[in-house]
Amino acid sequence: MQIITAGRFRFMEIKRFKTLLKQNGHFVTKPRLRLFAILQKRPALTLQQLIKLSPQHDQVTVYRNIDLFEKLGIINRLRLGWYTKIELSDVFIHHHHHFSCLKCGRVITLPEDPVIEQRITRLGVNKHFKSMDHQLEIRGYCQICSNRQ
Amino acid sequence: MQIITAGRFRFMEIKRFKTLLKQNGHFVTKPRLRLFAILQKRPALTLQQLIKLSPQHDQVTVYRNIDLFEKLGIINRLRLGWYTKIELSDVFIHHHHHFSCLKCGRVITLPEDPVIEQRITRLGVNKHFKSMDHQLEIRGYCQICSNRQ
DNA sequence: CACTAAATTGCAAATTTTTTGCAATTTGTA
DNA sequence: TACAAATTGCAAAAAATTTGCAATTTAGTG
Repeated sequence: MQIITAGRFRFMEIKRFKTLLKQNGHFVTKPRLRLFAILQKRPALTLQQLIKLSPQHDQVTVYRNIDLFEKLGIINRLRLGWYTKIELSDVFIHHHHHFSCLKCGRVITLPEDPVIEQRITRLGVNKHFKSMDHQLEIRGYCQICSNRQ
Repeated sequence: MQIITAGRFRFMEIKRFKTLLKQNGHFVTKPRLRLFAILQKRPALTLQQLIKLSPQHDQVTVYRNIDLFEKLGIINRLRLGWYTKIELSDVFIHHHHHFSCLKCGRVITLPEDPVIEQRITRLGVNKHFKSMDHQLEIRGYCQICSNRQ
């Protein structure tokens, strides 16, 4: 049996991306497709990195589309280490967690943990709120920074 | 038996705060004490809210001290809902998690969960990194926004 | 309590980031 | 292909953050 992991079938994700835009009354434009492609290739980027990687478009176009992507749940913005970073949401990449180094800011992607997942699912069933997704960040010192003292 | 919760013995926390500053070669100043007092009273604030709550000081003083507090591990900056917010770290307040509403941005503080805590502790023991703390954000829809559909 | 060195603050100004308005262009649909 | 609506790019405005420096405050010390 073959497990279909995110990244293996990117054309499927693009289809989903397009559908999401259309279903909400938005156009599928070149800038949007390019931004999505960049996000698929990179783990987690700052807005400024994303702008530098999109010299074809005006900054404003990046700002507006990232805002739109966030509203549609296509991306998440996370404070990881020292910066706020942008990452595709679980709809497009395999759910995971993060480690960030307090000293150097390095970010490591961690696989999801079944025990935690199950527990969070249970917590999300209550009368105060309805849980849709979640994220976990573990902070500490990476191997390199640990060795350096 | 009485459980000592954060907020009950604030004078103890101020002492710890002062010690942290001094141990790292910084002065205990009026602006720093006021900022710390504001953070003790409020759950999670944006930088701009903090600036508005500190009319006695120049903006710049707030910026610089929040940067310092972050370096010293006194505060954390979290992306909660739509904004990056500032919150005292576990050193000063009882460890907890957050729920944020995708629709209205409301943030609800959740008590820590023993199962999750234990599991994260275990995950943090490995050769790639050394875990110091962590944070969990659950996202979804709050009661009010759920009812409004 | 006064004095000194070093750190911190406040102010002005520079820089960077983000938002806004509008005409020109692109997209979806018939 | 043509039309209506959404989107883009540009210019400019507004907001947020950083920097340099003189004046003030702090932690010691006598």
